[in-house]
Amino acid sequence: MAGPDEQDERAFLESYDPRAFDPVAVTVDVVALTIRDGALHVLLVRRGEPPFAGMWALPGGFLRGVRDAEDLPEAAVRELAEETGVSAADGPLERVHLEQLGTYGAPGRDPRMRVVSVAYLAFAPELPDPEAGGDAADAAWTPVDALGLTEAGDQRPGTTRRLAFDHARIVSDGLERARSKLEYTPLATAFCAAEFTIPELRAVYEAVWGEELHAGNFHRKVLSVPGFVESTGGTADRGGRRGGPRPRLYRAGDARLLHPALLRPSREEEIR
Amino acid sequence: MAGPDEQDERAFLESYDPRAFDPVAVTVDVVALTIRDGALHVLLVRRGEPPFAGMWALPGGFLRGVRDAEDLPEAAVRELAEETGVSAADGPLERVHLEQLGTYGAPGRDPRMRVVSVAYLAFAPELPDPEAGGDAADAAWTPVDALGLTEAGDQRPGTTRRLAFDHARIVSDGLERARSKLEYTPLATAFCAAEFTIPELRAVYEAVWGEELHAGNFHRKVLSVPGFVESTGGTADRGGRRGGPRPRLYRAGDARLLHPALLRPSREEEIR
DNA sequence: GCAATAGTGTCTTTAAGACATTATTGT
DNA sequence: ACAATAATGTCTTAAAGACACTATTGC
Repeated sequence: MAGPDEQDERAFLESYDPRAFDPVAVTVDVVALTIRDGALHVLLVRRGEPPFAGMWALPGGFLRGVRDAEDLPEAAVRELAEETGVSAADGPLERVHLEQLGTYGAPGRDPRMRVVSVAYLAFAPELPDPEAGGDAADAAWTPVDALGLTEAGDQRPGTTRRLAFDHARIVSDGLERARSKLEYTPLATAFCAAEFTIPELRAVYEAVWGEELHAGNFHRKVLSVPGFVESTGGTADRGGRRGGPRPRLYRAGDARLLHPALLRPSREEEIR
Repeated sequence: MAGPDEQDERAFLESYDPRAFDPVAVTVDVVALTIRDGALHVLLVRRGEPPFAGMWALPGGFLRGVRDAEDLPEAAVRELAEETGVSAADGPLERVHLEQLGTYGAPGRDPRMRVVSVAYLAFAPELPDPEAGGDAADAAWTPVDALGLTEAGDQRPGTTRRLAFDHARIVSDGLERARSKLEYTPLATAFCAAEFTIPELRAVYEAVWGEELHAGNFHRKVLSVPGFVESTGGTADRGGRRGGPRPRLYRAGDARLLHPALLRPSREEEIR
């Protein structure tokens, strides 16, 4: 074992000048989810440069470390704002729920150098189409079903829209987190406008979980969970797409956890 | 907005030489939890050098980025092994459950420089006392109750064992994760030896949740969850500490999720 | 002997899910 | 007119929790 002096010196070097010995880059990537036309979409940008030129990737970029040092969630909001063309200050991004998803740092995940990526998950109501003005060659909301993601976190052969780096894994993790969070938190309301109807809320669950829910039971269940939604007293402009009475309007309640939870019907496979 | 050439150049620089512009150091810290004498303990090391000299901190260190590049979980296992003095290859660390907890990167969290720390959470059965041979001046399993952690993630005034950096927040997050995971995963078995009794398992729940559970209902509940535990057919050497029949022995089952879950009795406060 | 404990039984309350029903709307 | 839909009602089953009880052990 190294003597005390030698050890102190090493500790000093490692502590005070990381550039001198072992460079690691930190990026922040965002898995932004929204619902469009009843389907779950994720925001992707098309890469213009190698590596993975022409493939799609999550919006993200390097963390500003010292110059204009920013916190991790700040960096995530910045990346999201850059890609959507929406300023973080004004409206739409206000209602975005942001949470940390996980950090990905396997050696070789970026062929250029050692990169550790902190991934954030964003839940948003319908946002504008991304503007191509950002860093990327192109950007678009993409239906997650079009990515052909497998349970193992990669893409099925034959999927045309390929994801760069390990972003298939990150998107898979984000989707699983979203599906899980809908069970025990009121996060589904983050996909809705400020006022929404129970059928709209059910459409969110169906889009994220990818399965149909029983309308009657869902309705009663949502109203029975304390603090999930609260009535506005109002009524929607019109009924369902093909008829039916006008649903009542609700807004998000003050609950942070759903109790009892809204469990997914088909969870049997994941148990073992 | 910058022209295409200028933009390309900036992207090139940022992509290929992070050392040239904005250094960020990456560390991996470990919140290692175990149960000793019926109480939940966390592994801490005492800092010998400023900043925060004399205070306690989580075991951790810099990620080996290029030289001996290692994946994040590898780094966590390495840090844990270094502090416990147990080689990762042999016995005890084999049964340790490891999962990523979160990443902490607020500017100023380390006064020396910009550090992003990836925190891992480890659940372990009883491990040996740490050896002081590692980097740290001292290392010890510490009862989490002795840290005086508040719900806000800091330490109550008057707590003697102060935590350095934002490690009070990280430990708090780790504890909350552990408490939550006990509800819907069989992770409590990771705190037990290979063979254990239902009362021992209940002691784990009581230590992590910090509340007593009804022995009879707990027993029936555990056996009713498919795949949580399976009988070994054996019986413990002796009964309870102050009498009682000898409990039967079980081992961990093949379930990855508990269904139905084992919910904490007192969750009322956290809901809103 | 006595107190503590493991394990099981019973009962009540709550919640989930299947199904039915009524009223109201769009086409 | 007709089909779709919102919202509510009913019934069955599963599960949680309170409580009681027996058998077995340590001291």
